Amino acid sequence: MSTRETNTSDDPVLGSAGYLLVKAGVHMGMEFEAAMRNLGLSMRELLVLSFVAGSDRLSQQELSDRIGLDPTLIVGLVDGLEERELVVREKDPGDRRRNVLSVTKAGRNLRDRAITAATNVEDDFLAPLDERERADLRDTLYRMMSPRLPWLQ
Amino acid sequence: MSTRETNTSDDPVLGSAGYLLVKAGVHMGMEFEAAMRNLGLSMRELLVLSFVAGSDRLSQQELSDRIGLDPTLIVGLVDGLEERELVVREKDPGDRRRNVLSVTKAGRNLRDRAITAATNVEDDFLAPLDERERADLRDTLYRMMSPRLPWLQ
DNA sequence: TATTGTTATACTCTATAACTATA
DNA sequence: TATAGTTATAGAGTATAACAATA
Repeated sequence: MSTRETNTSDDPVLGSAGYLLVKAGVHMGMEFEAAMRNLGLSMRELLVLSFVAGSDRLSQQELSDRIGLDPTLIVGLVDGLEERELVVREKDPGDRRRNVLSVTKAGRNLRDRAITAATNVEDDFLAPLDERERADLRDTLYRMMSPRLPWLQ
Repeated sequence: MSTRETNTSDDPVLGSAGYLLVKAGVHMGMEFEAAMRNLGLSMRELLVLSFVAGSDRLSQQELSDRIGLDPTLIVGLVDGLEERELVVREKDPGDRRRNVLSVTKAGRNLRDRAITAATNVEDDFLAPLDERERADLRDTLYRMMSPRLPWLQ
């Protein structure tokens, strides 16, 4: 198994910002997922806890828009969190079709621990960068994604 | 369907570099995929063409390492490309277990068109950034991913 | 009639194990 | 006995369509 010679870092695809961005996203996602698994959570479940905690009286439809998942997938996600009493569904009195979601005390506690774990993963992933470069990266990504994530005001 | 108030841009998860990186990777990947579909290719197939074109006498195992896919998935990928006569499999005379891959003339032509399409997608995606910021982003991602992608010398 | 949430089903994708041919 | 490539199969994940309740 010789390490074969390659010219990839200057390949117009393999060395591009775009491909590196996709790859970085996949790797970071897998590490987030692994960290969440230690807490009995999935990345998606942390996202649900985050969106619901950060919003007022969010419905499943609105959550579906923000999280970027089909409403039929939200059902099972919320089912699992509700069974563990991390979130609560309530019928909206003003429109009884809507389920208004909220995070329980236990949900907030678990979310706090998940945030710590996720932050550690991120710190590790961004270790090659100094403070200034991390801030620049975050700012750059924010500007790139703002047009595509309307809930990012 | 009121737009509900949210505090997400400063949420420790939703506003973090890590989550934005995952999201950006997913979105860019979907747009790459859509652009490739117009050429009758998938993103993975372009990656195969790129790795094989950029390496000398690459085997399927080595391709599996670089592309980050199980060897059993490489079989079908190469099958599809070989049927369309975009790549060729040859038994390595020095070790007849190995399939040595190479890109055909037609494969190089299609790859050139795919590179143009991918570059356009990337340009569009990075439109909010000026030239300097794009170069910085590419450099930052390169440094972040180098430890995790050994073939990126 | 349209929308929210839900269920069921079919489809795609992937991981696993087992096989062959070579070493 | 180990490795490269291949095949088959089972499981996970997802998209689609259809339905009940409410507007």
